[in-house]
Amino acid sequence: MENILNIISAIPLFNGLPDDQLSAIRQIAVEKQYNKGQTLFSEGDETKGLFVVFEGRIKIYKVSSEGKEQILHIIEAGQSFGEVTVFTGQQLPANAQALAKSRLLLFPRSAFVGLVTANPSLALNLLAIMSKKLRQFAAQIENLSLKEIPARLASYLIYLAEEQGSEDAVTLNVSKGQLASLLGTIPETLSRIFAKLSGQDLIRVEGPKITLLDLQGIEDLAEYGKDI
Amino acid sequence: MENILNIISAIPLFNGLPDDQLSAIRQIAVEKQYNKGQTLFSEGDETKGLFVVFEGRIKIYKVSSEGKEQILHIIEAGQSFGEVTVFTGQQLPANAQALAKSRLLLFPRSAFVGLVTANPSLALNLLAIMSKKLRQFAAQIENLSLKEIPARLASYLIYLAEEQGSEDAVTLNVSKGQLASLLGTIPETLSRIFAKLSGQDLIRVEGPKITLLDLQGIEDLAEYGKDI
DNA sequence: TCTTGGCCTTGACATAAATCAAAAATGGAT
DNA sequence: ATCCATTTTTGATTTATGTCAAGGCCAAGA
Repeated sequence: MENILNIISAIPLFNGLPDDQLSAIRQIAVEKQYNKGQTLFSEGDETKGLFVVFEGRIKIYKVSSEGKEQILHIIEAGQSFGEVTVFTGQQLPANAQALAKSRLLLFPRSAFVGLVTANPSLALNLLAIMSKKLRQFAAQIENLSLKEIPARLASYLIYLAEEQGSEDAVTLNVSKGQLASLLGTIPETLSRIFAKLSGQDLIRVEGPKITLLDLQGIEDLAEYGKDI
Repeated sequence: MENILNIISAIPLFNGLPDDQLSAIRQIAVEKQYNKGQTLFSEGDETKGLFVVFEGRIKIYKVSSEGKEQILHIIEAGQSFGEVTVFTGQQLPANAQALAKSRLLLFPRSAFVGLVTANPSLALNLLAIMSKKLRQFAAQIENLSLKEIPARLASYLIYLAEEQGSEDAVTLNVSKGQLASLLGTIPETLSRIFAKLSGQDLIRVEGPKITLLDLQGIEDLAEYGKDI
C-alpha cells in the first residue's frame, strides 16, 4: 500500500508546499477507485470537490441531445479536474468517466476551499493550472471553428509527438472512437481521414501506432489546411 | 476626470478588498484608451499584464490562416482579460481589438503578480473569475461541436435575453458580422438563419432588434436542434 | 441631394462531413 | 483455439454550411 503522502507530494498541484501543508492536505484526501467505463459524475450533479488522478485516465465530456459526445479533456495521472466548480459549488457542467481502471484522490469541496484560502501558494498553483486549461480550451475552440478535421488530427499528432518525446512515431493513448470524439467528429470520418493521410504518405497507421512519415507535411497540414 | 480609485473599487475582480489594498492596486494601474477598431495586442505578443475594461467593449479572437475569425470572448465594462498569461508570462494566445471607443486599466504583469501573491483574497477572486471563463469556454466548445448553427443562435438569444432582463426582445450589442464570428460561422450563413427563424415565426428581426415571438420554441431549438 | 463605403442579404453552387448500412478486423473470454 | 462483442473500416448518399458573386440598404459626409 503506497503512502498517500508520497503521492500527494508528487502532484504538480501541490508543488512547493511545505511539509506541514502537505500533511494537512493528506488529512482531507479521500481515495477513490473506478473501473474502466465507470462514471465518476454526470452533468448537473452536485460538486463533490477536486479530483486528482494518480493512476489511470479519466475523460471529461459533454453529450448532445442526439447522443453525440464531445470530449473536453482527457485527464492523465498527476493531473486534476473539478477546479471549475470547487469554489462556487455550482452544479457540475460535464460528465466524467474512467477510460481505464483508475485511482484518484478526492478533496472534498469545503475542506479544500479552506486549505486554499489559508495557503496562498496553493492558490497560485491553482491559478497556474487553470491558466493552462484556459489556454487548452482556447486552442480547442480554435481547432473546432477554424480548422478542418484533417488539420485537427495533424495538430493532435504533433501534440502527441511532443508529449511522447518522439519525432517519428506516436502511440494513441485512447481508442480511435474516443479520438474522434476529442477532435469533434465521428469514428467513420476519422477513419477516412487516417486513410487519406496514409494515401498521401504523411503517416502510416498500424493499429494504435502512427508513424509520422513526413513531419513537415503534417505541420503544414495542421497550420494551413489541406494544400498549403 | 474620474477617480481611478472609484473605478477600481467597482470592479468585481477587486471586490471585498480592504482600502489599503485598493490603494496599492491603484498605484500600479495604468490607464489606456483605444478607438473603435484599434488593436490592443496580437497573438504572439509579449504579455503586457492584466486588463480591466471600465468603458467600451473589447473582442478577444483568433484568426485562421485563411483569414476567418473566431471570437473567443467579448469583454464588457467591469470585466477583465489577460489572466491566462499574466502568471506564466508566456506569449499571448489570441488577439484583442476594441469594438468601440474603450477605456481600460492595465496592471503590468510583475507588479500585479506581486499583488496577488501578497493578497490571498485577490487570488480567490481571480480563481472565481477564471472558473467562470472555463465554464464559458466549455459551453462554447459544446456549442461548436454538438449544435448546429440555428441552435447556437437560439442559445445566444436566450443568453442575451437573460443578460438584458427581457423576455420578449433583445438588442444585439455587436454587429451581425461579429455575431457570426462569435457563433463560429460567417455572415452569409447567419443571415440565412435569421431569415429561416423569422419564417418559422420564432423571431422577428428589425435591424439589431430581435423580437422573441416564441420563447418556448427558441428554447427547444437551442436544446434539441431544429425539429424537436 | 448625391455619393461613398460599410454592412447585410440573396442566389447559385461546391464541398466537407454526417448519416445509414454493412462488412471486416480486433481482442478478450470461454 | 474458437467465439462473441466491440471497434474499425468501407461504401453510398444526404445535408448543413461554406464559397463566390452580385445586389440592396443605410448612414455619414461632400
